[in-house]
Parts: sequence; structure tokens; C-alpha cells
Amino acid sequence: METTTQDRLENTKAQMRKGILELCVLSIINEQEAYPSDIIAQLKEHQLIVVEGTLYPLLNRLKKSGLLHYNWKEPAASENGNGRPRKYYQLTDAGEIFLAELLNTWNLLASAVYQTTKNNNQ
Amino acid sequence: METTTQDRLENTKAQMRKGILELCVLSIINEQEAYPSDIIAQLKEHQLIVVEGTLYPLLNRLKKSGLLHYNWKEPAASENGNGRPRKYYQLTDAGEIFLAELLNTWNLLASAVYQTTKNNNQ
DNA sequence: CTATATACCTTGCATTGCAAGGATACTTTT
DNA sequence: AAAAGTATCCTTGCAATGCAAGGTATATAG
Repeated sequence: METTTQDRLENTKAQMRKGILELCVLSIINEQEAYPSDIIAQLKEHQLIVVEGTLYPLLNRLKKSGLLHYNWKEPAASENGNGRPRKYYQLTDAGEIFLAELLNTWNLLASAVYQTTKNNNQ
Repeated sequence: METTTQDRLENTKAQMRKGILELCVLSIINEQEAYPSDIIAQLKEHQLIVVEGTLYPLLNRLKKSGLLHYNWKEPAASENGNGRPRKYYQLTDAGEIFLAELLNTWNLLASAVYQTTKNNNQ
């Protein structure tokens, strides 16, 4: 089986998102509690296309690690749509610390990439 | 088996580097042909710690996709050290196009992360 | 009562970073 | 000449995770 350049590009794009999604999801929840479909919509606004099969396991991992917790809530009556309860996720105290560390890691990494690529990236 | 916050942080850090390494390695080679130990040293200068078990398969993947090629060369006589030949890697034409696309992808991704986290990252 | 929409979730695959280990050839030391 | 050191090359197996694909449950609309 051959690997085309186009395949590799798609593949690498996908790989680049690993770990970054976790940062973005935590950031979104930290601003305001949110439920999964809501989180997907907010990511999409920033051109980050994520599907359910990615997000649900991610939220479960973070919850198991004690960085998130959730409350069931009915959707607000003002919203059209059905009345199914939603899992609204929030950061725990540990989650807030974790997010801060993750942001720090991201900043260091982005700086490293900038240094490495600056001669090509113009 | 429990997952501690510290475990998760190390893990996420590792995940964040996926895909990014490929970009940095291609950038380094694009500036000047390089052999593996050399590439590892240059990455380390920018705080990106990479080991051989990571780099060799990565170079092979890129070569199989036609983005890199290499020439055996004797080390320069001016260098102290032994005379074992080295694989000096260079970008192919397809590799240069690929690198440009990867840089574009990175810039879009970094922008998305900035937009998503800007309220927390201060 | 059926259809649609929205919410929840799981399974299996492919990819990749890394730890660990190994092979080969040249140089230096004894 | 033999032994030790060093620099280069490489492979194997594990764990983590994005995603395609599929499944379940409840509420509203027709």
C-alpha cells in the first residue's frame, strides 16, 4: 500500500491536533460550563472540526482524572429543541491547575516551533 | 489502575508534540541537509527532546512518502570523531511543497488555539 | 403511532512517540 | 593485537488517541 503526499498531509493534520484538543476543550469549559454538542459547536467556530467519537472519550478521560465534573440540567425553556437533560461540564480545582500548566506547555511548544521554522515561515 | 494528574500532564505534553515534530524536522532539514544525530541536537537547542526511536521511523515515513531523500557522506575531516559515513537528508521538491502546506496548517491551528484560549492565557 | 431531532455512548482501526535493545564500523587505550 | 569506547545506523512492542461507524434513549412533531 502506497502513501501519497495528500494522505500524509491529512494524516499529519490529524496528528497535530492531538493534545491540542484537550487544551481547547478545557479552555472552553473554563469560560463557561458547557455540554458536549455545545463544545463541538464552539470548536467549529474556531475552525476546529471535532466529532462525537472524539469528544466523548476525551471528556471521560478528563473526568476519570478528576479534572472535570458535570451536572445534569434541563435545557433552558427559552431554547427551542427538546427537553432532554444535558451533561454540563465544569472544571474542578485540579482541572484549573491542570489547564494553567497545559497553557504553559503550549506556549513553550509554540515558541519552539516558531524558533525552528522562522526561516521558512515567511 | 488510576490516572493521576501528573500522569495526564506528561501524557498530554507527549501528545501535543505529535505532528509538530514532523514540521520541525522538515524545517531543520530544509535549512541545511542534516543527519539524524545532528537533527536531534538541533531540536534539543529549541527544547524539543527527541530520541532515536522516534526520529528514525519518522525519517523513514517521510522518505517512503517521497518527501525526503538522503546521500551517504563521510564526515568532514575538520570534525574530530570517527569516520563512519552518515545519512545526510534533504527535502525533495515534493517535500518543499509539503513543508509549505504544513506551515500553513500549523499557522491556522495556532490561531485557533489562540482564539480558544485567549481569555485564559494571560 | 411513526418520524425526526437531539442527546448520550461504544467499538475497532490506524497512527505515532517512546523505552528498550541491537548491529556495525571506526578510534583510542592497554 | 586485543579490549574498550564511541558514533552511527536500525527494529520491536506498548500505550495513547483521533475518527469512522454504529448503537441507545427521550422528547417533540406530524
